[in-house]
Amino acid sequence: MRTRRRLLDAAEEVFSESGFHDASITRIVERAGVAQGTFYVHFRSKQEIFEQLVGDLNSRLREAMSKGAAAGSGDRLDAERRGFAAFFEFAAEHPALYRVIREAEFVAPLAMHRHYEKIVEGYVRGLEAAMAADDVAPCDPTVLAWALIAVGQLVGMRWIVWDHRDAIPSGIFDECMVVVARMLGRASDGAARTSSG
Amino acid sequence: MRTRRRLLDAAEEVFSESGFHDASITRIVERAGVAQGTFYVHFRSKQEIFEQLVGDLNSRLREAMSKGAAAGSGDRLDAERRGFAAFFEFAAEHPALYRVIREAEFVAPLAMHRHYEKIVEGYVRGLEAAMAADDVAPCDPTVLAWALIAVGQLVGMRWIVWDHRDAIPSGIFDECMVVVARMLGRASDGAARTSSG
Amino acid sequence: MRTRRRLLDAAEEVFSESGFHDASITRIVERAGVAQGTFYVHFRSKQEIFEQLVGDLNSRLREAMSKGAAAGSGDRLDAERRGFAAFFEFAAEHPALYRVIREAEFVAPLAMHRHYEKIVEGYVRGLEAAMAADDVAPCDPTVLAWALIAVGQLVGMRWIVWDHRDAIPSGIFDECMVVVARMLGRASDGAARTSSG
Amino acid sequence: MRTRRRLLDAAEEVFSESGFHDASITRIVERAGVAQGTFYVHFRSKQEIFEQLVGDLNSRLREAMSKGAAAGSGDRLDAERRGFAAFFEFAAEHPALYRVIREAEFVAPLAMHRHYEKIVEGYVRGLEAAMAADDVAPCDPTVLAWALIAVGQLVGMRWIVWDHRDAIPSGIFDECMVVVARMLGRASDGAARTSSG
DNA sequence: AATGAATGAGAGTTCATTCAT
DNA sequence: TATGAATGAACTCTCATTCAT
Repeated sequence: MRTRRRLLDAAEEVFSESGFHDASITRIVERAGVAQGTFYVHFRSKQEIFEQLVGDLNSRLREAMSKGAAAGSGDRLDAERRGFAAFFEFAAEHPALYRVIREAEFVAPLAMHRHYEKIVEGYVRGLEAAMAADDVAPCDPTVLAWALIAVGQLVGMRWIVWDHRDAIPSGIFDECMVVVARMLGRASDGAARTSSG
Repeated sequence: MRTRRRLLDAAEEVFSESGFHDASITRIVERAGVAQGTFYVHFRSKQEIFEQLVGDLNSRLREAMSKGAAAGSGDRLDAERRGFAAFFEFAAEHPALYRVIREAEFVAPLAMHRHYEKIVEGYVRGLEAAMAADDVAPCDPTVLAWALIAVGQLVGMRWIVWDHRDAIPSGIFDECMVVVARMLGRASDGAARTSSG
Repeated sequence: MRTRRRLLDAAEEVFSESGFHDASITRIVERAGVAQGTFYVHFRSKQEIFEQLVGDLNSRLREAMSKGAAAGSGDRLDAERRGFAAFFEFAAEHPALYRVIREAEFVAPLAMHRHYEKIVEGYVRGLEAAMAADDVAPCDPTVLAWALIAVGQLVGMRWIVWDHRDAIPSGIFDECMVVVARMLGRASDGAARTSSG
Repeated sequence: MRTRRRLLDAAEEVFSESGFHDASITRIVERAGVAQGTFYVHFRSKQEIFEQLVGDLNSRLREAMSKGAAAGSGDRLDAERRGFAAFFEFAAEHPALYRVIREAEFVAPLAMHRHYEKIVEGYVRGLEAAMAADDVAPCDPTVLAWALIAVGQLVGMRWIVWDHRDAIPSGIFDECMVVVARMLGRASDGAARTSSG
């Protein structure tokens, strides 16, 4: 199983550097220091190792985010803030991997669909609880979950990946949270923050 | 210029069917009914015709959206509703092209960056006017613009491209508008709509 | 005829820069500032313009050399010295063209054969006269002519083209003349020069 | 290693027939009876296999010549005669390969430069020894070495390659040796031979 | 489990040349 | 005479994949 691990690590590097299509198995095995044929002992195809890898990355991302989100009080807005912060941090630390994950939407849409469903499922449960606790204004929690994910993703893409920054500028983060507060139906938080900012 | 047009049309079809990487110039020229070498009379590379095409598609998309948005009263939420509707309509009518545009984020990030900046610029002006008119609660208009775009994009991806639907389900659309209303800082619209729905 | 001249000039530049095979008609017509098709109004093929050009270059080279050779007294060794000097000067001033001429041995061997025959013919007449005048020791003048040409060519190749010098080092030239003196059967000249050098 | 050898042999044939530029990897692999991709398992490019091949040819040529030269007495003129004879023999047996070697001056000048340096180095040592033994009149041995090589090369080109002969006519060879004798500063040998011829 | 030589289809691209205008 | 769009064959090279060892 040592070899398998080395192949996955090498693949992570190569996919990060070049994206799915420009990565080649030749470069992966070179990086892993194994022979060409060895690859096919462990994986059936480039697609397979990619999906495996994206699955791993998604797990790591989810773990990082839920660790962040879990760390605090019961206030939903705070939970979102921590979740977004954790997400942005991951993206900032691994911008290349983040690109790979996003690219997977096109290369392995089914795998990504499953990944999103898993995220949204947890998200929805949290939002429903928060709505029951009057912490979030009632609305369709699934749509709200997708909307929140969307905001995190494009803002991450915009300010981290495209701007090559190593973190979201804190002003942008704050303004992002204003919008998030509004999305939760807590206009007062959003308004207050902005008027005082 | 006839040939150039035919190549662009063929490229649109082929890229739609296969995405950038699995599209081949050979298939484009076959589709266009011209010789292999003719391609290079008009374009320097696959990348070049792709960027050209994505530019065209983006123009069409922007045009479709602004036509939609322009059609009504001065209320910002209505404007957003029309804009989202127009966007979803475009995505639903050309799901494959919509995928191509999104794929361009990875294949031609610079071109897409320019495209987004152009969209955001217009968006920001509209939001600033709406804020001045007390139609939108004050906040950073750039972040809000990106957030709104993000919501539209991922919802479109989720319910149209991945679900292979020919339109956003109207319930989803309504709920999406609830969230959008909140994002504009008009919680009452959002709340009212949901409580009555 | 203006266009034809411009094509030849452009071809001279392009062949000099890239050699025969890597030169392309496309680059020649671009350089000449005329359309692709115009080329074929004046020349039948790349080969044809190349041979034409090499013919011109050979004429220029012969002219430069005979001008040098003619300039002096009746002593054969002096004539050779002037001829070699003129040849090396041409090579040093147009090293790229000199390479083109040499390359023509492989690209257009027939043309070069004719060129060499023309040179050798004149050379032989001169050597025969010098032998008659007891200025050159008797031997087969044709073989001697080829041998002398060979020495000039390879020395030029070695010290000018490969070394990127802008002239033959004068010491080398002198030593070269020692050898040439011997080839003319004037060992005393050669020996004397060396022992005093 | 079997395949590699077959590729080199095939390349030798194809380059001989067509020269570097008109040879194609496609023809080489067809001749070798291997698949297109196999070529790139063993060589990085056409240039690489060519340089490799020219290196081999040069080795063979040097070997043939030194074998010839070594076979006899200590007299330098005899040594030259045997060296020239061996060289002409090689050229006559493999005129196409000889053309390839000469073409390499333009296609792979660096490789040829190294090759010539190696030859000249050995040549110079021999000439110095001969000068010390009063067998060759003193002069710059490097220049003399290049000059002797030059004579062999162009005479070989003239009478074998261009004339498609299968040997240097013996009269020409003898006259060539007259000139060589003179180059060694042994005018008497040269003169004697001619006057008696 | 690991190797690595061999495969062969197919990619993007270049180019000398033609021809209707 | 000059144009320049169109041609299509040929090229080098890459790659995921197979298989005998």
